[in-house]
This record gives sequence, structure tokens and C-alpha cells, in this order.
Amino acid sequence: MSDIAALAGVSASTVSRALAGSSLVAKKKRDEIMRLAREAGYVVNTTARNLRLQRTETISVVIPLAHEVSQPLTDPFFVEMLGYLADAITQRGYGVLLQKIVPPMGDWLPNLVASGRSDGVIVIGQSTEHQVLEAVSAYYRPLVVWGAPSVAQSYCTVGTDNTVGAQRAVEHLIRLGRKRIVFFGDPSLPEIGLRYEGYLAALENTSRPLEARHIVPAHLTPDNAYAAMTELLQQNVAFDAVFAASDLIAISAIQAITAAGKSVPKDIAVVGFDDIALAAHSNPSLTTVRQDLDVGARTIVDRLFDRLSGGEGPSATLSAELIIRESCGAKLSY
Amino acid sequence: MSDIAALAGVSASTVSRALAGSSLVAKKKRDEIMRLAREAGYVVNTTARNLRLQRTETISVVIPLAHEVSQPLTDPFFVEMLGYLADAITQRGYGVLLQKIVPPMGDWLPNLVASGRSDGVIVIGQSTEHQVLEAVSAYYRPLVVWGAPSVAQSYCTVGTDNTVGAQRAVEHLIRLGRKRIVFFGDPSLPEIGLRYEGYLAALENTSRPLEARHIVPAHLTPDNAYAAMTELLQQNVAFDAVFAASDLIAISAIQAITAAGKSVPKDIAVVGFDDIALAAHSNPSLTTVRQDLDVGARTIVDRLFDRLSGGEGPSATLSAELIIRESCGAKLSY
DNA sequence: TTGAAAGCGCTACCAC
DNA sequence: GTGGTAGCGCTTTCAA
Repeated sequence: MSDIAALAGVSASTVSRALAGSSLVAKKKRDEIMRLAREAGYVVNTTARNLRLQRTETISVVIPLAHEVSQPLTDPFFVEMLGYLADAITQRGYGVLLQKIVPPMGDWLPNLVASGRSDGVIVIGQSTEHQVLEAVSAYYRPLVVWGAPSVAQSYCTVGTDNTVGAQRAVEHLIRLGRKRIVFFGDPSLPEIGLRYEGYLAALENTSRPLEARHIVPAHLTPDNAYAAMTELLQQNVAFDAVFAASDLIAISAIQAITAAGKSVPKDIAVVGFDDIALAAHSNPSLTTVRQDLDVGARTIVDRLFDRLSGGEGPSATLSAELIIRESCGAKLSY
Repeated sequence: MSDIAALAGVSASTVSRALAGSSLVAKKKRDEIMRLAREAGYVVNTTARNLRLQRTETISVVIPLAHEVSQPLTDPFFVEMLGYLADAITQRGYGVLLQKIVPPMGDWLPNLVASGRSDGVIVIGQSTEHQVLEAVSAYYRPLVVWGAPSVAQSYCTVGTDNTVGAQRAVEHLIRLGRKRIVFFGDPSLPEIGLRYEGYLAALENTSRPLEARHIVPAHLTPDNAYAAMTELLQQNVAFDAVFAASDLIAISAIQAITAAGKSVPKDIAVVGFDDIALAAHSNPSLTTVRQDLDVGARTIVDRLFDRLSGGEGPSATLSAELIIRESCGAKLSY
């Protein structure tokens, strides 16, 4: 900057003001300084600027990978969400600092917050880190979590209405005549737990009692889900439908079912959750509960910037929409 | 930090040294200071540290989205690569600053470089930005690009052997008895261009002349690819195989072919490129050319850190492996 | 409208 | 082994 000051024959203060577009500097001089800077390829040093201004114009996006130990970011859901978040954050002129963490990691959040690397933190999915989130939110405001709200929770969440979404999906399967519906996913994760509640609610609402309830607590990785479904099929458990806690494992389940010589949806109907881009393009195309990640990401970022400027917006729940495609089949006749 | 110094009854210098684990500070005092810092929840301020040290311990990862205007990060390939990169970078104790750019954007790279936000830059895919990369690499060393090397190029690339990979895939289709093989992708992008060359090489190597050559310059988005394939099918062009430039569009093509009442692989064989996680789990499972992104990402990061410490490692080309699954079918009999 | 000077929080040089 | 001090590059008072 002092170089540019020398070039322009003014002080560094003036260059700083000019580059910031301050009207304190005469328009003509300002334009001249900007031209000089551009020609010299000069760009303000972000680190120094940040130190002085006590902010970073950067948001940390944290992805906790609960069960995907040492795995790369593989779930399309995270990725799509990340993409939308990156868009929304970039649009506000902020940078995105990506943090992948594999719990349990102890002090990751407090350390991240205290390091001053970012002005705010977004956590995609509570994973198994509810306690940590709770603790940090007690003193750190600019924190927003994608996931499920819970009764006694002090941190701000944004998430889809998991319970209602799941309930709609399962009710649809019941309406189509399916009788033995497997819940495929691990309810110990907060969001999946709510989906499980929706599943139970749907089963309880039917007048005709269902013959069995199954739950297969598969983790959210394709290989895991494939293996779990293969095992279920070998156990000779009778079922004619699967409600999967995510599209990714739904697609793996379909693959496993097909490999076992059964047909989807004829023998077994499958419904997923998320509506990732692939759901529409898999074969058969996947009936699923749509989470609007575009709106979700924008809501997260809105909430975060609101908190950044002192606001206290409440947690948000987005509505879930059932998208009917091929994998649930048509109504069965008796 | 001065707070901790006061607490410990020493100077800030000593705290700084202790927290850095310097052996200049007596072990006992060092441990005491560390304990105090932990209890106080004190973490060194990264911005100040970076300014002082003239480095950021951060790597920018840039994803240029050529044709996916205003779209979120949607391609699983980018996402998987990003995940592996994040792993490799994190392992070295560096942060990942994510930058999504939609060309043409003019000075994005020079500005990014000059802003000092990161110590190095990784660009995933050349997209349409070859010129920009070339220009910046003339003065900025810590830049590594995933993509295709070209003859007169001064920037460092790491990429799969696109030509050989594509050639193997197409040769396999020919060996299986397929005669009219469509190239599905846009060869104007450097990497796709090389894959197209491999396609041509395979066609030229056959003794039995092929009856036709087709190229459908579909962009790399699923919707685009689906539409392009649907249109091709409507045009009544005769073809019995498709070599798609990416798995993502291969899967869309399969979807379109199936929707049009034809069977994959019976009527039309399909081969993709990338071997994204989904390729093994789609239905039918996808024959494809595997790019080893784990190795690729590690190579990129190795190269980058080499350059960071003054090295000048050459561009790297990784071998491509043909993964045979269901979508290419078995050998046709005559 | 401009410049001088202070200071953001840290590390590393120098002296003790 | 330890403390004082300078300075990383910037923005912003304060004074002119």
C-alpha cells in the first residue's frame, strides 16, 4: 500500500480511504489511485485488514462425519448443502472456510471459535455433537446448525420438518397397500430420530393394524447400507416396503434388493429422504421427501448474519414435500 | 495473550513461546502456561499470527463451474475431489478456503492471489480458464490445477490420463461388438477434449471400419444431458453404445434411454468416466473409467506444498483404469 | 481534504 | 530462560 502511496504521491491513509471508496478523498484523486492500484496489480492484504478491523469476512462451514470415519466427504446431501451455502455466503461477500471433522474430537468447536479464523460458524448436521453445540452456544452467538430442534436447546437450528415429512412418506406407502414397512436408518442421530417418530406416527394412525415393525439402524454410508439390506434380505424377514432415512442409503438398498433378485417397486417399494439430485435420475427413479436445500441454506445464512448483527432470530423449520416417483410403485390391488 | 501472561506472571513473549511448545521455556513453566490457557479457553488468534508470520496456513480450493451457471456445486465428481483435497490439506494442518467461481469473471485469480487470503491455490478443472491460469502462473508459483496438461503450458497440472482411459473404454465397447458408438460430452473443455481424442484413437485402431461417428456435445449437468440424450433418441440416429464424458451424464443418459423404452445394456451399452461413488450403485451398475481421486488429491497437495517450499515438480499424469460393470453388457454374438 | 500516529494480536530479534 | 521491543499491513482517530 505504501508503494501505491508513493506512486500516487499521497499518504497511505489516503490510499486506504480511496480504495475503500471513501468520499473524503476527492473523486478525481480517488479514481487515479484506483487506476494505479489496478495497474500495479495491488489488492489490499486481507489478513492485515482483518486484524485491524477485528473481523475476517469468513464463515466456517463445519461438516461432522458421524459414522464415516476417515472417509472423504461422500454424501451428496452434504455436498449439495455445501454448494448452496457457498453460494449464499459468497453472495454476501464472505469467504467459506471448510472444516471437516470426525467426532469425537473434543474441543473442535471451542477452538474453532476462539481461533478467530471466522466471524461465524455453520454446522451441517448435529451428528453426535449436541452437547458441544449446546455448550458453545452459551457464549458464542454467531452459530447456526442445520438439523433438528429439540425441546431444551439453546442453539439456533434450521431444518426440515422431519417428522411430518417422514409421516407423509410412510402414509403414502400405507395408502398404496404396503403392510410391512421397514425403517432403514439410525434413529440415534437427532434428525433421523425425528424421521423415525414420523414413521411411528404414520403406523399408529392406520385403522388396519400393521403386521410388523422393523427397524434396521443402518449408518449413512452406501456400503454400510448395502450390507445391512443384504443381511436383512437373507434373514428372510417378510417386508414389502422400505422407508430409508436418506436417498443415498435408499439407492443402496434398491441396489441390494435388485441384486438379491427382487424387484423395486413390485416386490418391495422404497422411499427415501432428501431428494438429492440423483433421486430423479436413479433407476427406478426415487420417491422421496424433498428438503429444499436452497431455501434451507439461505435461511441458515440469513439467521447467521442476523445473529452477527445482534439479532436473535428463532430456529426455523422448513416444510417437507413428498415427491412421488417410481420406486414406491402404484397402488396394490387385492 | 497478555491476559494469560498476567495470569501466569510471565511476559507475553514467554506465553507465546510456551504455547508454541518451544523448548526455550522450562518444561514445568510451559505446562503450567498451557494449562492456564486451556482453562481460560484461550486460543492463539489466527489472524494476528498470520499477519506476523506472513502466511495463512490456508489453501484456496477453486471450483470453476463452466456451464453450470448459477448452479450450486452439484457434480459428485467435484464434491468427491473436494473431500479428498480437504482431507489431504487438513492433514497438513492447513485450512481450506472454498471458492466457487462462475466464469467468465475476469480478475478472479489475480485478485485471489494478491489478497493474501491463502498460501496456495488449487483449481479443480481448467474449465474455460486456461488463459487466466497461464497468466497467473507466470508470477505465482503455489498454483496447482487438476486437469489436462497441454503442450505449451507453464502451470502445473495433475490429472488422469484421459486419452488412454477413454481409448480403453471405447476399445472395450468395440471388443464387445458395438458398432455405432456415440461420444457424449463437450470436447471444447480441455479434459473432455483429450477423452474425445482417445475415442477417436480407439475408432481408428479397429480393422473393421465403424459405420458412423457421433458426437453429442452435452454439457456436464444431468438435466442437460438427459435432454440431449432424449433428443438424440428422437432423431432416430442409429447407435448401440454411448461413451459418456462423465459418470453423471452417463447416468442421465441411461435414465433417458430407459425412459424411451430401450434397454441398457441390451439395446444400448453405456460407459462413463470418473467412477464416482454412485457408479457402482446405480442400476444397472456403470462401467466406467476410474480416476483415482484419492491419489489425485494427494498428488495435487504434494505438488502444491513442494512448490510452497521452492520446489518445481513437474505436472503429473495418473493412470486410468477401466472398471467393467453391467452397463456395457456382455459380448454380442453374431 | 489530507497526513501522522496509534494499535489490532502476535512472534522473533536482541539483550540480559 | 526470560522480558522488552519492533513491526507484519492495514484502518481510523486526531490534528492540521
